[in-house]
Amino acid sequence: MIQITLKDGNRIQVESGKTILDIARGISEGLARVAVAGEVNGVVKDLFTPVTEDCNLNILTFDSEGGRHTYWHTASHIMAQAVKRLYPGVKLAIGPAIDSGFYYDFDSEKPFTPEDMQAIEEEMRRIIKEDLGVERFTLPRDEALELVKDEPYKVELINELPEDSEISFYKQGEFTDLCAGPHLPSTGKVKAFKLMQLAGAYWRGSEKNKMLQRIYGTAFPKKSHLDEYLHRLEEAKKRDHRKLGRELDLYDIYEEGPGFPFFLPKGMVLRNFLEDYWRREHEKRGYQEIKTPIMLTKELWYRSGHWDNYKDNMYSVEIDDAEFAVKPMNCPGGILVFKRKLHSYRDLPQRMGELGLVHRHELSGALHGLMRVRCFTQDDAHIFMTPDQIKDEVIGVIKLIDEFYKTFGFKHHVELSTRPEKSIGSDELWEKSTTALSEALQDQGIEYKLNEGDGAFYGPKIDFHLEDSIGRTWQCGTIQLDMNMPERFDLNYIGPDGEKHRPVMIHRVVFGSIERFIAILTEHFAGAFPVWLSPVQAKILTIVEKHIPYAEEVKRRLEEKGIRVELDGRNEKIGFKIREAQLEKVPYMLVLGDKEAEAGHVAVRSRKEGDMGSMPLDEFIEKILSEINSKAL
RNA sequence: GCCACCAUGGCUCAGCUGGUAGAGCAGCGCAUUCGUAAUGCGCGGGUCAAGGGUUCGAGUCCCUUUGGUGGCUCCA
Repeated sequence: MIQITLKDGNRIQVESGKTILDIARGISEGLARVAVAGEVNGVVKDLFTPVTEDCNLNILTFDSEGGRHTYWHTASHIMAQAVKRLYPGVKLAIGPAIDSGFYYDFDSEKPFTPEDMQAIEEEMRRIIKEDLGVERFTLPRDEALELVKDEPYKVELINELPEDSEISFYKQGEFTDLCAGPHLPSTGKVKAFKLMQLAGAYWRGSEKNKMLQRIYGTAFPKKSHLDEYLHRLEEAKKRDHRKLGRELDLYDIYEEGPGFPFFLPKGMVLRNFLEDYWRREHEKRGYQEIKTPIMLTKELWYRSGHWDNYKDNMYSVEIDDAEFAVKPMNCPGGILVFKRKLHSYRDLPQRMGELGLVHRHELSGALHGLMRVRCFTQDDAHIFMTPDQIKDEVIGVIKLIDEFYKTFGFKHHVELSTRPEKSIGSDELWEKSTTALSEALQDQGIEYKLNEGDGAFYGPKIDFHLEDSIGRTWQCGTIQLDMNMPERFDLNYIGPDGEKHRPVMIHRVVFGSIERFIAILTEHFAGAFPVWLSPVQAKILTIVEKHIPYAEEVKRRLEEKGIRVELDGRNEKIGFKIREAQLEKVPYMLVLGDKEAEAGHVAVRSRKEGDMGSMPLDEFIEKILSEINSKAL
């Protein structure tokens, strides 16, 4: 007998050699039915794994991440099996579970068509119906290689496994795949699934390799869960900033400027208030503001290292006989400003902000609404400082970013990126900079993900990622520590010893790109922005024409207080005007008729809560102003 | 840039196996003066993304280009 400690701390005795599924059944039939995998001492295992020694055991269902991944992984194998049955010549690459389902990469002579997808789905249904048992086995390397000799990608994978690693396979019916597992005990366990999309993907994610065909899918234990998931995706699409931006007349992108967005009057209101907020908050924190040119000579970009490391993304032009490049970053301009004068250590840190418009030639396939564009405004700042000021300055920026995101109610996650292949500077400087950043993060008790080799070419960085409506994350804020540019541009300051010293610089953005931030903002609020940012904060709706004079009076009173207000005095029914204002997502509608005109009242309707009844105009003004001033969400 | 898919009036979309463009919303006009999510009637609007080809005939088939969508790569 062995002793099993369950998740709730209970201990049970079972016969050695019982499988996880057996143990689950011993606990309850219901649990056994929904069990998809087991976590033994923290490692996710197949349900059919025999347990032979004392351990902690957690029975996983689809509701846990480990359970879901097991479920999806098996779904992915079922898909691969279906593809193999229908197209025996297709070679298999890899097929993991991901956050929202699974995919499998195939190397196929002929690209898959939507009709093929249907055929694959049908075959998958058949495999599920066959309810094939899944078995796991391991092989020594030479036998493993022999088994997969017709699958070149699998051969490559096996050859790259470390010497001592166990090479495991999973077999269901006639289909066997190299796989670490775990898996469901049989194909019949997969209930509702759907193949979602077809995409190209490079083998091992490198554009130097062959492009494979990737099929994405998802699966759920119940049809209703799948339907719910698909419904959620539909709902999320309604919040797409590209759709809302056009509908609400905020911004748009035309064919005439791929990747170059236009901001419309209402979008500009939003944008200007964001920038005002930004300026005020930066001023409070000792930042100065500058504006540097969009184009500078190529010489400068050679010196900064941008030309060598970033030229694929840069636009350049010839003016007279000189060559210029359009700035893809603001730093060289900022550096020239710093260099204008000799600096004392007493003047440091120097924090210099710039809302700088940069242009980057992004690959056409990468463009995505306002999220990924070819020109955008960075809410940039460069901080020049002494080495012993690094930590405080980095922490200051972390706090600033945190406060900004809180203002909008955004949740975010943090990543630390280290030295990339293409980069400048010595290992020592990189080491020092990277350590400084991770220390600042630890000091603030911030959890972060390490992103090896993903830093800027001049230094490591801390990135802040925000989510869009369908859960994709986008980098917004970033803090980059740079000891290289000061070297290249021979920046210096005079220390207390009267000697020249090399300053360190931080490149940082809070919004990241104003455009991208506005896109996230649009999706986050589904276009219903907080009052302080709403392009129109209140809309006055008259019942009939004779109320227009009072309406104009109300409008003037609101405008005097700086409230952005519109008047709808059209000869339309009130229901119609309300409907329009609601669709425009105006926070407050003021309905004005006889009663209001006589009493000097306004009948307030909020887009969130509906009819709020009549109140004196002054009371409404007070209410909306307090919401605006507190930046209420 | 690569892979797949898509492109019809301002917007959302019909248009079967090729036979000379259709709806709703929006817009405009007229009537209606009406209290919390669509008043009625009428009118105008499309070289079917662009270019080329097949055909007696192409929105529908083929090729090229442009733009978009979802991925891959890359990135704020």
